[in-house]
Amino acid sequence: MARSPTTSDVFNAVAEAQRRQILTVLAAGELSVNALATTLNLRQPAVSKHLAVLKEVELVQVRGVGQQRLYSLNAAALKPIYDWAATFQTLWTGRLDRLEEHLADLLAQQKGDTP
Amino acid sequence: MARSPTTSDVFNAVAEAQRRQILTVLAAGELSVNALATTLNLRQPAVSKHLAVLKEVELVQVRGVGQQRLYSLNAAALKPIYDWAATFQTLWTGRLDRLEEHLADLLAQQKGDTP
DNA sequence: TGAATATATTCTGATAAAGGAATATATTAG
DNA sequence: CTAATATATTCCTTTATCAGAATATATTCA
Repeated sequence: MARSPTTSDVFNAVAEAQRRQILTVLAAGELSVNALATTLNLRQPAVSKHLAVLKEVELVQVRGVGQQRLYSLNAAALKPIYDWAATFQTLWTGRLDRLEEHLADLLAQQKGDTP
Repeated sequence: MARSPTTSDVFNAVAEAQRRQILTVLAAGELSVNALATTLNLRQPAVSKHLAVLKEVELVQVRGVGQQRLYSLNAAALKPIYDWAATFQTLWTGRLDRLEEHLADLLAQQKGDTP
């Protein structure tokens, strides 16, 4: 098998730095494809392709206005990443008092995972 | 150019689900390669390769004990992911706030509708 | 020393990503 | 209808992944 497709989940979609940049820019408000391209100094086709990936994992949504397509961020789709990383938070903050709770969460989480 | 190597940064390293699972298991404490393999039902060479990737981005560290190699988690290396995702936190909590408001409106509206 | 155990590496094959260039598809303007 | 603008898609090449099998490299023990 090859590497998981970028469209398979949010983690893979966000692995690419340029796509993270796009999301960061979109956090300030919806933008057209060309606006994104000039802002990030990227080629238009490249931006369109990145947006297609982000749209497939529902990190962005489109709204057609005239000949433009305005893309906006769906920040809620990032929550799985935040939640996963937050699971380890107590481990780097050095707060060990919540470690038991943390491990309980991990066990519960792992139960639902694929083997 | 091809896709960025999995070893290029933490985001790419963590994009693979099995590597996330390895980190989750290691959160409970250091483990040998074979212990990880049996726990996650993976082949030993696969685990070794995944660990090599995780080690290159400093998500894990090794300690040699006899013929075993005990891998442990370096949770601090996950902080960049947490920090990046946390940047968007206010956006999705705000969205939820608006959703609650919206639902409240719907409820009020429905209350007025039905006699 | 030699066998056994634990882990790492190498090789192959299939898959797919990303960039560039060119082109296709809307949508609006004149 | 035609031109112009905005965006999407296709083709091609390069590169890198992951899985699997086989093999290589420790390290310990008898």
